[in-house]
Amino acid sequence: MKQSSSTRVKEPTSAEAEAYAYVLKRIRAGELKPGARLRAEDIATQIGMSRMPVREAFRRLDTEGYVTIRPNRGAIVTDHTFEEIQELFEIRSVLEGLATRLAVEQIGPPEIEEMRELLRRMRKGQKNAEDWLSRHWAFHEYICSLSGRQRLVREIERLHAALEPFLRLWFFHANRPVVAIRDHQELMNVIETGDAAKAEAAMREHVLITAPRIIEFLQRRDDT
Amino acid sequence: MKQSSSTRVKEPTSAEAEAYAYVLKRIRAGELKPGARLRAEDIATQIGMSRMPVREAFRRLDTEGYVTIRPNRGAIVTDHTFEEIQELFEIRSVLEGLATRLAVEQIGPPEIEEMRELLRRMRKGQKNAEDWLSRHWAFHEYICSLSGRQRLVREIERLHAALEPFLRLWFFHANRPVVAIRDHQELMNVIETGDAAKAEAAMREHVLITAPRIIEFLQRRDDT
DNA sequence: GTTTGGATACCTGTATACAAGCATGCTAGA
DNA sequence: TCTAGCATGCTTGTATACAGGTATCCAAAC
Repeated sequence: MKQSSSTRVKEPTSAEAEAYAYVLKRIRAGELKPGARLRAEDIATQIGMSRMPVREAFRRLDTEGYVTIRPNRGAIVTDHTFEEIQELFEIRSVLEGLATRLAVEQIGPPEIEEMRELLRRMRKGQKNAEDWLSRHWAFHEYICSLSGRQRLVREIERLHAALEPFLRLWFFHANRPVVAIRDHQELMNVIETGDAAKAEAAMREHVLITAPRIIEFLQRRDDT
Repeated sequence: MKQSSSTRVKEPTSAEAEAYAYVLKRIRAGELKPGARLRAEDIATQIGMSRMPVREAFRRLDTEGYVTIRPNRGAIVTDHTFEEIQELFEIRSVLEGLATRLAVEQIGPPEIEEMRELLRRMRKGQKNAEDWLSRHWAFHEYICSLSGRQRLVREIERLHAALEPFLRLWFFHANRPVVAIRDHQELMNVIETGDAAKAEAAMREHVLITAPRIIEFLQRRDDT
């Protein structure tokens, strides 16, 4: 029986899109680690195309921050410095703060219920780092999307994706979800009050609190 | 006599970089207006190269928001909707707010003096829209750079560049600098107090105030 | 033993060639 | 005269070929 188009995984319309999706997926999954070299030729043969669309995908990935193209010396998976990670968290904190402030105006009982459901799923996924990461992001993404600002959500998504490999490292080694669940519960309590300014401040705080934890972890890791 | 490298205009190292700079310059200058079609072939011949580096430049410009690539139907200069312009201002406001808050910690008498000098230059450039635009941006950029956050400055620069064509339209037709100078003076007064939170709020307000003015102008313009 | 220079091989960057998709205009039929 | 359908030309998208730069490895000299 033929699969319905809604359940079928959407196929990239162009070779470039396929290359882009393939590389990004492998970076986000942690298979391609920060600093790893990306040979256009290799990736091209892996997915059955020429180097050209792969090169174009690299450009996009570079602009978005996932990949760093070094002139005449090829592309590598971006390896952020501690300062850059700190900055990315700072930027994300104000953008998610903005999204939250705008979202509060749109929140009614059904949205609260949806947020509670997403929080429950996070709790259930505590054991598995991969589950936790995706459910955690689903919670944040839902709040941001309530702002109704597409471009803003896209920018936040970009920043989050750039940080994800580091979040992953952290979760796999430090098992932080227990305290993190409580943080999210408190964040939700503030959002529920409907006070836009307080909600914005709470989200800012919430995002920023992770930065020093991760950076400290990465520093300890580098020392050994 | 050989020119010193500091005064020489930096030459792009690659054909792609040259194509990128060329197209961006023409977009920012307003020669390529929103909605205008971009033919890779034409641009390639204009600057003496093949389509390939131009295509790659298009990808970068698309990711950064200057250009929109429509699959199989070529690239056009991005024509933002009013909602998107509003969003871009909102995003810029919180990012510049963040930069300002961080900058305040770094500000001493010499920085205040530099800001005053930039403000004076803005005043002198009131008559000419092009002068005003570049000096206005120089003022903002200086404050942001004091934050010491490279990535943050880059993101703000990107957003500003995307809005610049619309700012230009506005200035050319509405001649707003007079009131704008006063706005900037007031902003500086707050920054000088050294109160980080107030400075952040003031910068946010300052950036946002322009949004409705421009959007109203563009709407009136579209109606006629 | 270590360092410097050069040769070689590999990879990146650009151009050209080829394939595929879209738009425009013409023709035929109503 | 207007519309639908098809054919043709133009533009985009991808592959391959070629040129230019970088890194590595080995040999020779200090």
